[in-house]
Amino acid sequence: MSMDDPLSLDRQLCFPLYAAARAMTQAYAPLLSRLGLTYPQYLVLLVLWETDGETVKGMGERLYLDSGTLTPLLKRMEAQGLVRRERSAEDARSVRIYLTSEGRALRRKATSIPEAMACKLGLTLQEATRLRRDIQRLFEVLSQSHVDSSK
Amino acid sequence: MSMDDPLSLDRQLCFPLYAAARAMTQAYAPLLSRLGLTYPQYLVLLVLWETDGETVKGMGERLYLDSGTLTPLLKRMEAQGLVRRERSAEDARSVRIYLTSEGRALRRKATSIPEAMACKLGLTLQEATRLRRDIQRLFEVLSQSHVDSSK
DNA sequence: CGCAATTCAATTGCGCGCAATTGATTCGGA
DNA sequence: TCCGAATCAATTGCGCGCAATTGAATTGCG
Repeated sequence: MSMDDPLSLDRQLCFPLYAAARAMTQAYAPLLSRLGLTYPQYLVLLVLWETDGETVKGMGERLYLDSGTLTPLLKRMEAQGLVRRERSAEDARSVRIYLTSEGRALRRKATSIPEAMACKLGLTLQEATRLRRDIQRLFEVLSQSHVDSSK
Repeated sequence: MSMDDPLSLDRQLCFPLYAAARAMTQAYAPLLSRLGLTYPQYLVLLVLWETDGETVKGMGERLYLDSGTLTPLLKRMEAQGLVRRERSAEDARSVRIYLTSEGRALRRKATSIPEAMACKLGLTLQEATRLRRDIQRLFEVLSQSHVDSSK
């Protein structure tokens, strides 16, 4: 049970990552609740504001989420009037997600969020950039490791 | 919609953190499923292996989780025979969590996990240490920001 | 063309996370 | 001592995440 025990909570890399990710979501919550959004819903909008008409599959590849998560989430956003879900004409297996005018309008209200968060974090631009790069690198290593390498 | 748009997904610090945390959980999953554990259950055991008889409140302060999360989680672990939940004698409001012999025995099987993860990550010790420190710092900033500072 | 394999989204089931509330217990000031 | 405030775990309700399955549509191989 010594402090340099590999099973000590304080020595884990995983735990700060886990805690920080949840704290990040909570830091966004008050900003997003004003727009009636949850954090994953905000991520969906970030994608659609860049690529309107994205498919569910494409959305999943961008956000690393599957249809089991996205389908009900998108249905809730559709019920809120933010998006429209439409079977693709070219390929009836896929479903495309389109912003409604309300969903597009929300973008203007969201423009203040990044700077509000930057302020909360109190990191310099280069600190934030370096940290993002480091975490991205960590993610890339991790996202390799849990794929079935056979076949 | 340019690449230096503050609302571009690629410019967010939050998203890699969110994705990396989930990828980390998934990287642990195959190692933990052999022990019949989920990732948060593993964290609970890390605490108990250090401090057997911890209260629910204390557990929550260590893991930054509340009773709404911990109570059902601990009940599942009790049903698995890993822990015992017991109203405290000194203060009947609180509940103490004790390892069963099975819960203690699981520690031996878990000793290989940290090195298995270190291998998966492929980071040097100092890279991992620095990243952990950076993320901890990020967490500390974040955990301040969402507390009600009034009163 | 014909049909098996593949690709999609949707569904099911379950375990978190967390806000909000409830109810029991303890604390602390008058 | 009494009683209101505070503390604690449990509960309720809801939105993720994700593994596994289902069913429809498409692809591609013979």
